[in-house]
Amino acid sequence: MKRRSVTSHEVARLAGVSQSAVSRCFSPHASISAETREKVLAAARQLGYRPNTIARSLITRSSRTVAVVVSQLDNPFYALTLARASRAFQSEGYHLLLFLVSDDGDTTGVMSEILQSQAEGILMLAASLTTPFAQECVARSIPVVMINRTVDFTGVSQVSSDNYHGGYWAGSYLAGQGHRRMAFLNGLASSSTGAHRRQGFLDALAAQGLECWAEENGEYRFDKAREATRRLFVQPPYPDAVFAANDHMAVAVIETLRAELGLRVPEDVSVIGFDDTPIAAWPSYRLTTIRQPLEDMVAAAAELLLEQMREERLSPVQRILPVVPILRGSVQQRY
Amino acid sequence: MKRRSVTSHEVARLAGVSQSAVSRCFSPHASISAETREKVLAAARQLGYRPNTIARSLITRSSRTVAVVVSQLDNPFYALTLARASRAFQSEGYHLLLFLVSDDGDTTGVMSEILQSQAEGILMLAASLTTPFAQECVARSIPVVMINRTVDFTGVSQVSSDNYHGGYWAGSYLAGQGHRRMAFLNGLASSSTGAHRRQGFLDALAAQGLECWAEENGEYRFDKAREATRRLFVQPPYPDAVFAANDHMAVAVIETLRAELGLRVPEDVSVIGFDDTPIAAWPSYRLTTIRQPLEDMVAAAAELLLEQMREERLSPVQRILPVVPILRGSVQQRY
DNA sequence: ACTGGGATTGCATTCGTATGCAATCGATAC
DNA sequence: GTATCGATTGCATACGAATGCAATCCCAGT
Repeated sequence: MKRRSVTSHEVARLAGVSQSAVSRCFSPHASISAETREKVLAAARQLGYRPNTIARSLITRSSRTVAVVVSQLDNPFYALTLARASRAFQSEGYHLLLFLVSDDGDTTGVMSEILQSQAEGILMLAASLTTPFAQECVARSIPVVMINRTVDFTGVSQVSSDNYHGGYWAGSYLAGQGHRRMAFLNGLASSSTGAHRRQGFLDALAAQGLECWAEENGEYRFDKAREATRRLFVQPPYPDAVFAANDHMAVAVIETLRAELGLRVPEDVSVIGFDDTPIAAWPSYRLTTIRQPLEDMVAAAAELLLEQMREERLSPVQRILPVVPILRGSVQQRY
Repeated sequence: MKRRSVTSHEVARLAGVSQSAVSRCFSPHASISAETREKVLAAARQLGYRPNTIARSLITRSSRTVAVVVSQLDNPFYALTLARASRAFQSEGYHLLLFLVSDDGDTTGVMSEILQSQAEGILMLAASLTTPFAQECVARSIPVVMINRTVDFTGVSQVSSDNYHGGYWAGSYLAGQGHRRMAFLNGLASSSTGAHRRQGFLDALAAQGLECWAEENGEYRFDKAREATRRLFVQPPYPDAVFAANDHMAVAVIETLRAELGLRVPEDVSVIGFDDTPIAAWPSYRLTTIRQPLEDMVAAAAELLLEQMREERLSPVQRILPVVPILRGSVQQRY
């Protein structure tokens, strides 16, 4: 027996005023006398009335909702990002519609749902957007901000850290520390993030006259990264350093080297990660990594999206935030 | 320049049919001829029409939305739970409205927003509900399912694992392995989960004529757990075992013991966790823990909520799923 | 007492879609 | 050719709240 919810009409009748008066009581800037407000609020309390957001959205044509698309929630970096984003939008009075997608693809169904849902903005975390959908968003003037993923289309805003220079730093640092057999453990082939980190890394090595010793793909997943590590270390000569495209995989590398290969980090193999997740700081790993300015990225993305939703900013922007290397103990100099 | 979205009227005009016909094209069981459908779909495609979910919700009085309230997204267990839950509801055509709350409280504002949002169901992950709100949900017949948290009110459904027996197992196991100075590291004081684990643990010890050697609180947070560990180990005689209320804290204990106290796990101190998060299986920890049947819990919660939303089930239920001890290497027998 | 003007208030309409009902269409059966 | 029945279709209305506009109220100023 679904009971009909209390409507403003019922409150109005009980309070002896018009429905408009009730509505005005719940709008911030409406003109209403203290006396009427009292009566209405009393009636509302008595009936347990709450304005119906859906009806309100329909008439005001604003849902005050943003859709968040995220993959890889098992990666602590994105779990944290989501948490931050949630706070940012909640505090601005927006609701978050959450959509999880699998790493690789088929965002079609999801994007279609988002478009129907009347979300006013879309935040993409580590998830890509197909060009047709990006175009459709632009056509409907629904702002989109992508964090840490790129789309080959200029219509959407993008916030990311400086993946290229992060990778470059990793390459020059390892080279400078005397490593000669550096391996790269990439994430998804489809991720622009990984591609940029890789390119920076390779360029840095090339600048030193070095080449990448080996490359594998761990799909940003722990278990895949472990498998990839085994492939990287099938037979000597082993790599003397591994640069993993994120911390999650870097930790997998360390665990695998220690437990299965009997190799020490950093004595036998140096490891560098990317992200600076909380785990990187744990004493067991002391992972040297490249910090993405999580707070700033989320703040920038939220701010951008809010601006665009408020139509203060019309043109999409691409913001690349600087990355900072965090030197801990997972790299050791070679002689 | 927010452009008005395409409406069913416009599609109707272009297709030369009535608005009703358009509507019927997008409703599954409506009666519509193939010919008309063709025309309408063509027009819709041409205009980029998508039914407006908000208007649809208003008229059908069903939002097909469930609100998920979660705290502790930084705990991988809950990140995973959220991911699973998302899949479960997405596949049933429901949208998820995400609300993050801080561990301790002030769910008031959030609950109030949920009630206004016309969500058809509420899923609470590791977050508590105040009794007045529980009552209000019941009064509005909005089903609520709580995972891993309890409210002192019979109106809402609850799914949890058998925390008491999990704790009991930890107690008897440690006692049986010859430990004599067991410490308990609790989570939030306000969490029923922790309370049950604690009670089971204490009862098991009591059954062996033992008492808990020391107790601390780590609020389910990594850094708090580290601090708590230091307090637990200020001076000898040290505890010879620690039972932590979840894996997240158990790992913090291990890290702290190894890095700061120079103690080995399990040789000097045994550690037991709770949850069986992926990290527990990492070679560095090999954490003996108590597995919560994550999949089953989410499945049960989703199923329960769906049943109640479909009004197939009216009375709330309380479901306690069995827990299974996972023996790894973080406990060693004492003599 | 009367007027002016600002503050409230109510009326009526609007948002975009679903749906009961009646009208219409088409085809089959006689 | 006509009656009949089922399948389509359009009309009109409803969902619940916000808001432009006009009506009303109240009080101050003269």
